[in-house]
Amino acid sequence: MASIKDVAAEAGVSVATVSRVLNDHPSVSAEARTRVLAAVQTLGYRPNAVARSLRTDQTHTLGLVISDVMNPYFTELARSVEEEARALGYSVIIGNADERPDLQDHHVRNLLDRRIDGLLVSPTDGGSPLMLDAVRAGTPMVFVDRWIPGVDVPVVRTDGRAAVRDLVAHLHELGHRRLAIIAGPAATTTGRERVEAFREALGEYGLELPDAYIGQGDFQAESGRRVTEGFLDLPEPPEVVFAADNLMALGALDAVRARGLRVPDDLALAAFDDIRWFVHTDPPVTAIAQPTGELGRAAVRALVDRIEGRPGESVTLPGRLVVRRSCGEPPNPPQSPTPVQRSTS
Amino acid sequence: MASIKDVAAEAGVSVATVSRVLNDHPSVSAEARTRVLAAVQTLGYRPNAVARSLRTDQTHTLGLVISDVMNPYFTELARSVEEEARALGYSVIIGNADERPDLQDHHVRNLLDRRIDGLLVSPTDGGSPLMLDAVRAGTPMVFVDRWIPGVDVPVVRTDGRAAVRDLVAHLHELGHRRLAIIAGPAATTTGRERVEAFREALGEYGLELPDAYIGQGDFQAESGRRVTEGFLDLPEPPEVVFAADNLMALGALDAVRARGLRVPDDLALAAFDDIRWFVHTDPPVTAIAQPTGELGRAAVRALVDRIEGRPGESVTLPGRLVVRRSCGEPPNPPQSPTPVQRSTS
DNA sequence: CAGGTCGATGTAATCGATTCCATGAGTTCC
DNA sequence: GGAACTCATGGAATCGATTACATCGACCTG
Repeated sequence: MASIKDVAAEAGVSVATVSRVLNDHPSVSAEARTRVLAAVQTLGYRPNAVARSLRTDQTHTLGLVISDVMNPYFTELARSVEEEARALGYSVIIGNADERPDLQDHHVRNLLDRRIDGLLVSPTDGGSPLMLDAVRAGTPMVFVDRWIPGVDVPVVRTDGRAAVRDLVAHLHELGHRRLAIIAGPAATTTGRERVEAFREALGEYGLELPDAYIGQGDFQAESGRRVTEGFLDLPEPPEVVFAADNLMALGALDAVRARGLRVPDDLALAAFDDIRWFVHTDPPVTAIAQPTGELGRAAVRALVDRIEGRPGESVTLPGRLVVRRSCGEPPNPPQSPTPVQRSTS
Repeated sequence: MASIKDVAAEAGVSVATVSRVLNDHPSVSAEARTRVLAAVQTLGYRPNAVARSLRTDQTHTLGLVISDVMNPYFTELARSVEEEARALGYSVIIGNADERPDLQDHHVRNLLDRRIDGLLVSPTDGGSPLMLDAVRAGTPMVFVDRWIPGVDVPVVRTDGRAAVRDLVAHLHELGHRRLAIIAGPAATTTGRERVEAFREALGEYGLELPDAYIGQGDFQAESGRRVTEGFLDLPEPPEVVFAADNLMALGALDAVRARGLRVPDDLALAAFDDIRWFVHTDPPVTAIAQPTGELGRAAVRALVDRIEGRPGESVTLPGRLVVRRSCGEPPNPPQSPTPVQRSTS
């Protein structure tokens, strides 16, 4: 592969001049410029990004460590992150932690070794020493979706509190009183917050959230299935389960189906995270939608701000309830959509 | 960030010795080794991968350019690629082409500039000059899923021919005679092959595939919707549509639903690519499953073989028909599964 | 016209690693 | 005891870029 020296030789100038042309430095004669450009053409020269990074100490690369690529929510997030980054002149390297702290550390270490300019993380746990060290060492970082309390890093996330309240109102209106939740890992902020928001909202209707109705999941489908089976085995099973993410909702659907039961008649279902497939499931699933694309873009902007020396602010966007049929038919069926009903199904 | 010089100073040895310890070269005294390791510890030193790559001319990184990350099939492929690569000591940088040749070129160029060791591509089109140049220049490359004819690069893919034949047999048995297909872009091998396989299979049953029953899609949901609406507007609409990928099937589902029609009664549906959501759609969708994980792993192995100087072989794996309910109830409902029926729904 | 400014260019240091080569100490063997 | 080796180590070149600094005309100005 041709290097800058070859171009210099071909054009009959020094490597410095070639470099100046390539980085369009003002002080280059038109003559030299055309000669260099011609040489670049004939040799098919492309600057070596590795060498450039070594010298300039910047890679124009962002690291993104997400909890689970197979989760459509994170896939969409990753996509919007890449788009915005590209628009700002950065590339993105994605690391998939698969909800495993050890894998998360592996990717963080790898990305740090590659000297990425900044890191976008959706932490799987309460924060490994490695990550905390990176923050302390001054690596530009931004948390997306989940975050680690007590760490001074901007957070870009959804506040689902209001939407959860809307959801509980909706469930209450449909006559449901025994509401259960499939929680995410307690080590994650989203795992804890969604339970808290749910409990609070229930409180507003004078309802309790007994321990038996809090199932411990791990954001994966299998755990949703397991927890739902536990619920169904209870002497007094819940009337509704609220899954704290879309994959656990899928698992819940599996469990109900495996027993030959039906949603919503035997058990109603709602989920955090709206994904396009929920429109087509049987029945379409009521869910809390996050402004995923906006989240990804905001996170990249905050990170790039940090990298380029600007403040870089936290952003919190509201979630939104999308009512479908998985919690029961609305009591007033044929009617124009109310503010709460923004279903696309 | 501490460099190898700092470590050398701290340990009281030369940088050469530090490097030798780190790459465990045999000729280092135990004494020196422990001193260096101690220094590495106290400084929290991590080798700079950028500098190392510049010197050794290898990045231990694979590039993966896929057609569309939001497509669950490719997401799963990407995941298995990353896993296998990690097992072999490589990282992966994913580029999402979004079915756009210009974006594909952008990513290929970017990856080449970063001097990745090898490239895994699922081409969006017939092959840009850029990609052909890269092959000619000797960049280790492997095609996954789709490929470019006439280019000497190993191909790892699914042969769906037999499964398509099974599908047509199934449809024929259910009494369907007017079968239509939503094709992928003609510029892709998978776009063409699936139509061909379908046509051939129809031929075996004495059925034709009229032009009106070949809808031109682009592997995105919206095109599936559009094409399906076209089919439904025909004076004599088809009884079945076979979508050449899962997203177009989703679009077809949308179109049918939007007209207040039902699957399979008004229009039956089958898809290429099986994804977990198909179990839960209304109705569950009959699909041709690809051995996606195995495909990703085989592709990585072939690529790493090439990189490390071994041959690197093409691999073709068979697809498999998974019968569900979207084409109609099997004529003999309560019966043990036949070889063709391997449904998980 | 001497001195200063400015624009174009080249030389060389530098980034952080790896690795060839030289050196010197310690062993082995005849 | 000296030649021949081995082993551990350090010095320095190298990878391919960027960039500070030096140089050298050409031009401007008083």
